[in-house]
Amino acid sequence: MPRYNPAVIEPKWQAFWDQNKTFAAPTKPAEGQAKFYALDMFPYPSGNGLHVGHPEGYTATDIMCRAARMQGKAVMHPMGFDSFGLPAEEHAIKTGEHPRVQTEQNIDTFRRQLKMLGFSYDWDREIATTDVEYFRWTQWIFLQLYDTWFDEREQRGRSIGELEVPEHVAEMGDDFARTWVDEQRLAFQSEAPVNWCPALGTVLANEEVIDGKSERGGHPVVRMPLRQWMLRITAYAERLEKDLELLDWSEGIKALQRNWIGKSTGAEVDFFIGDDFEAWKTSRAKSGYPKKAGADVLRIYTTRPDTLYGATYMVIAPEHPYVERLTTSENAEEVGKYCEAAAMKSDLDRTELAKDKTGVFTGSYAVNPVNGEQVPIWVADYVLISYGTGAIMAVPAHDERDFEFAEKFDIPIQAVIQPGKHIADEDAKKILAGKVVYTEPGVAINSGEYDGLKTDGFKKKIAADLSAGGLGREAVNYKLRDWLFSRQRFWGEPFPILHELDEDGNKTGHVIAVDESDLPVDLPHLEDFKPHGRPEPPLDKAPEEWLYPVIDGVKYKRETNTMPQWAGSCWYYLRFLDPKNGEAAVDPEIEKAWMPVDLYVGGAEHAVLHLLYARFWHKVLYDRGVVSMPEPFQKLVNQGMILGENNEKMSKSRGNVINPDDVVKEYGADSLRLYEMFMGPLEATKPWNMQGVSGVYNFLGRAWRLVVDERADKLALAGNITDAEPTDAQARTLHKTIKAVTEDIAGLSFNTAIARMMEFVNFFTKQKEVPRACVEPFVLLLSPFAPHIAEELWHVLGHRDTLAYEAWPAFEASLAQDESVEIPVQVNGKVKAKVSVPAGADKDATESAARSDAKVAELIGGKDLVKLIVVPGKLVNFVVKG
RNA sequence: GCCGGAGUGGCGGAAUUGGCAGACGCGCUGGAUUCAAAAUCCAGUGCCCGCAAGGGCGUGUGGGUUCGAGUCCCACCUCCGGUACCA
Repeated sequence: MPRYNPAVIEPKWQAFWDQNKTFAAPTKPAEGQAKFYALDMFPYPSGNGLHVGHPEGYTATDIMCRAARMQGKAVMHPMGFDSFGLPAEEHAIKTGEHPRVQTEQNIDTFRRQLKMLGFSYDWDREIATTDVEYFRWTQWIFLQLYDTWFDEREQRGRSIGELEVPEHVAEMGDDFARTWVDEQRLAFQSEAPVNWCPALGTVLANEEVIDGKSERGGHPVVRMPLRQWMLRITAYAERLEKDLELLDWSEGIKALQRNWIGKSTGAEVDFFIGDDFEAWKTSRAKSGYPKKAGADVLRIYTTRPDTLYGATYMVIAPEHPYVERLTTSENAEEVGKYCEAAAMKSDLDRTELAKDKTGVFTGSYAVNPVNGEQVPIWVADYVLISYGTGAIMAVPAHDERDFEFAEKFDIPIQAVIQPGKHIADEDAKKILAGKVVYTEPGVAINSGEYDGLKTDGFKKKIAADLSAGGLGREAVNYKLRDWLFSRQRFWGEPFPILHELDEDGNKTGHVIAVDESDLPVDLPHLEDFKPHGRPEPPLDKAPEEWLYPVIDGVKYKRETNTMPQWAGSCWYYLRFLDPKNGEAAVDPEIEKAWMPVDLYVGGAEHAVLHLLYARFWHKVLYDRGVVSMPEPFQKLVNQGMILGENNEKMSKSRGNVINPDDVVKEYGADSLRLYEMFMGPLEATKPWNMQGVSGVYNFLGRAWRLVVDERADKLALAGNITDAEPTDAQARTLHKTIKAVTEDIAGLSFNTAIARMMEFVNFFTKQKEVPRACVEPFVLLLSPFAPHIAEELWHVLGHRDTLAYEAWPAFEASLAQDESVEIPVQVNGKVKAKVSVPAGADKDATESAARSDAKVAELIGGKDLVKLIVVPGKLVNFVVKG
């Protein structure tokens, strides 16, 4: 009767843990107690429920946490929900039901499924980003961003109150100064293009637009500029890149982030576009290089200032402010058309059509500051307005894109780099003739006084010379863009921002922040969620009393954009520490006690954006004294993807989705947990295999039978469990297992830890008697992986309380190895015999043992011993001749 | 193109710092138990030759270093993930 039956014991122990709040985390770790904060990337509660990918990472952190508790650490292990999101809003539009209703249903499903898997979360800390009391503090953090400017010199964010308004700005009047200050904030307004779909009457997210048509319905989508909120993440680019050094993340993830930040170093150079080049040059030599480019120059950015002499044309982006000025009347029509066409293209179109370069000549020229030569200026969309200065010098001989463009438009190609010796003479000739592009370093030619300099030295020298002449300077650029932080959606956090209105109800252009004491700004009641047909956000439909507050007799309009889904996930790890605090986002003492997150596990799809955004917010909060450490996530691990049984990505359309509910029903949560850990390394991509689940289920059954007498009518201890002292072999098996499992858990090598426990069970299944002193520690070792069966077995073994806080088994080094080891003896590198030597035998003992083997003696007898390698505990190798 | 990761039995995977390749599991084969089956237990299982003893081959490919290479070096191939005109 008492067969292993997870359907009975799992709900029983889950209820026990719930009722006893077994896994409640302390407010702070006790004095002198080590802490462990393990965080899972909280899920978006989709209508489909939990996916088998979720429990993978969640089980890994749960094992770490359960082991850490048994090792005496204070453990923080919370869970919550990233619950704002498009699907709930779409459902609301269709049905008229408030998105909160469906969101909460989905959360209930997720919570039930998570509890069903036996994770040791402190559920009293559960938060959802859609909780008003949570997003109150998301709004509060936005206000910190709004109240912060970035001091370039000190490289840190400071309160806007500490920003000194320069004289030349103050002179322009209060209004001007106020706008100037607003432009320095980390949260600022700007015009940015959105995907407006007139037919649907709504703005679409990028992923809802396919080939310029709406995903739903296939209606045309146009790009139009809209007032938006931006966050100045670019100010922190340098620190976001540099501080990666502090983190215990895989090199791959760090590289991904570095790549995204995209730091490059080079030079800015001004090309004169006026009449008297010599006079300009003389004045620049005196005045130096101005911070802002004047109207008399075209400022470019290049990473290859050593190719300045090879600049045969220039390109400005279609959106460059000088386009009109630089276009001569005879080119006006063509340039105008070109820029218009470019504006219509989405970013995607621009890059997808990248194969064929396009552009038009403006009719104007700039002067190359190093040699006074006239260089024609073109407009082309392969130059992006959002990077560098939006203008380049084109060096077709040494840049692939410029080369392609020059060939197409028949622009001269002037080589200025002699290729290195690794290039064949014939190829070098073609390069020098401008027939082939060469982008690697080399030696300067056709570069006046710089001829003969190597690329690296040239770069340094010319940067210094340009700087001395006031013509340029060293410069750094980042690919990272400022963060478009507003969405035209209902189901998101409202911005705590008010726009001042004049008497006619028009915006004056001034905005004020909602007072902290007036937070949260809750979402208004709407009659329905249907689009109102204008590009403005849906909150424009809100009732007057929400939309138009009056403060001190001044009427305001609330900001109607909402925040993107990223916002809530940027700081949830802080709120978990102090989820009920009504006075602060997180208590500083508590924050200090628990941060940073010691282990953060989640999918690689968040390797760039989520982690970059969260790190950015954290740094701002750090600068403003809200948190105590520069980085939030000390160690990061990305779990690998789980594929379907056919080795393809799991998806409904492929029909290969595995539902955790079904697996639990058939095998139990412990088997699901164990299987997901046994499949392979946590970080690897691996296919599902139901027979594998049955394999670990079988193992749990064997472990069960080791302790429980299956043939008894009631739950009873197996008859061969004794209080006898373990035999030497039994003790060694136990201690080896403890050592291996302990070390494997520390190294996140769960698959091998499970293999070691299987070996333990295989060994003891064959023993006539099983000492309690062996099986009890084993149950404790098993408990982080398969907690329900472990609790039940612990109970059967006669213990009253949960094993969650039992001391982790210790091993004795001398017992954690075999008494003697068998080592291979090689002759000329081939294994010819195996000899047994005592563990820890030294070199001489090992060698004589090898020599005394009959077969070895025969093989080496009478031959010259050329070399002898003896590695104690490993092998012996006789290298002989003759 | 660039960046990152990975290629090991029929399958998932293991192998500390260069030291017995294939732990553990699945699958397969045989056996015990059973009237029979399920369940359970035991044994075997990289490939090739051989009745066997034994021998040969073997970690994507080709070279190299070494007494010894899955592991280190060089050149390449394939697959997966990310990214893409970033000057």
